[in-house]
Amino acid sequence: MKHTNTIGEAASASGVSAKMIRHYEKIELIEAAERTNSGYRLYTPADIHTLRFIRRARNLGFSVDDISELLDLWKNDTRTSKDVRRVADGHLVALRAKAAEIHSMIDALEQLFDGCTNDERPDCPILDDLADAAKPARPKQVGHKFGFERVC
Amino acid sequence: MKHTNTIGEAASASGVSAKMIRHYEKIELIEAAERTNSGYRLYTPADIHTLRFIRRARNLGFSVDDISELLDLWKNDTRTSKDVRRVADGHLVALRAKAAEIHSMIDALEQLFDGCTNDERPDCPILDDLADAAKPARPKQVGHKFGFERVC
DNA sequence: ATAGGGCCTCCCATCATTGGAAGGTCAAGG
DNA sequence: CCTTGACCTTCCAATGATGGGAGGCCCTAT
Repeated sequence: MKHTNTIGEAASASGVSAKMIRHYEKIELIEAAERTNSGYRLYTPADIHTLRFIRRARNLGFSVDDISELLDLWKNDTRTSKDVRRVADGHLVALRAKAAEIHSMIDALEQLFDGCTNDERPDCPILDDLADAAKPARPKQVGHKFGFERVC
Repeated sequence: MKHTNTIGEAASASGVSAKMIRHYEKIELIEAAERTNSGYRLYTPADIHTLRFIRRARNLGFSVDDISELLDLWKNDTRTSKDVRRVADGHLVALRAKAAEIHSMIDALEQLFDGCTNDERPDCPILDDLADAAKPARPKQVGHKFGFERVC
């Protein structure tokens, strides 16, 4: 008797929802699970280990494509540290780019907030700026990747 | 004779693609444009101003729902600065949360990189960690049977 | 035997954006 | 007048990861 688990058990053991396990099977990130006579999917501890691998990689923000590659490397005896580095490094570069993008949004928004009264008056530099970024209300300069020179 | 422009002109003047202008009309973010006899959309300078507003807000990462609200406030004489602040503040909170999330991914990934040799060897703490996060993270000081410091 | 809960498949929605296909319209030049 | 090419129209689909729900089967406990 194999030690097998239902999809619900695999889900709670791995942290991957049953929905997503079926999804990962459909997109062929994981192999199709064995089935009972009645069609229920069965998962071995090794399968659950793989699912946990996937969930951890997702937590680090890896895309499914990246994870597919990482899984291949994980199970490939001839892999090299370099191979893994390449995948992880590409992701790190993307993460840092995303972080920079978000920070420039935050910076621009914070600048707008500086001039905002936050009261009952209708005047609002935030709207003014969105309506016309060229209008010089406050000569506070901010370098911005989106080309906003004048920010609130 | 009104000063009107085709959708292509409005697109290049506003920075919003023609595709997206039609899309914004369909989802009712903007009002349906006037049409020529032959069905071409026509845009006034005011329309283009609105489109630029939208593009700037998108550049700051506002969702379409947020922008819809901001547009209403922009055109609403009875708005208060507070109203705008509420929308912008909510977005800022979300941006900061996203930034924190990404930074925790970056930190975790950088930690894994510390132990990675980036060479031809198959050992890799990145994969090890994904496979089992409970395993002692970076056993740098553990002796290797070949005398190598077991890194990556 | 019946109720409940878990499982199955299939479809749809998100969010903003892009792409393509198939066809109509317009201006300029031969 | 007719072709050409740029522009416009609508509709449909896909992206990526995930969730929700409907309708139906399976298994176990009462």
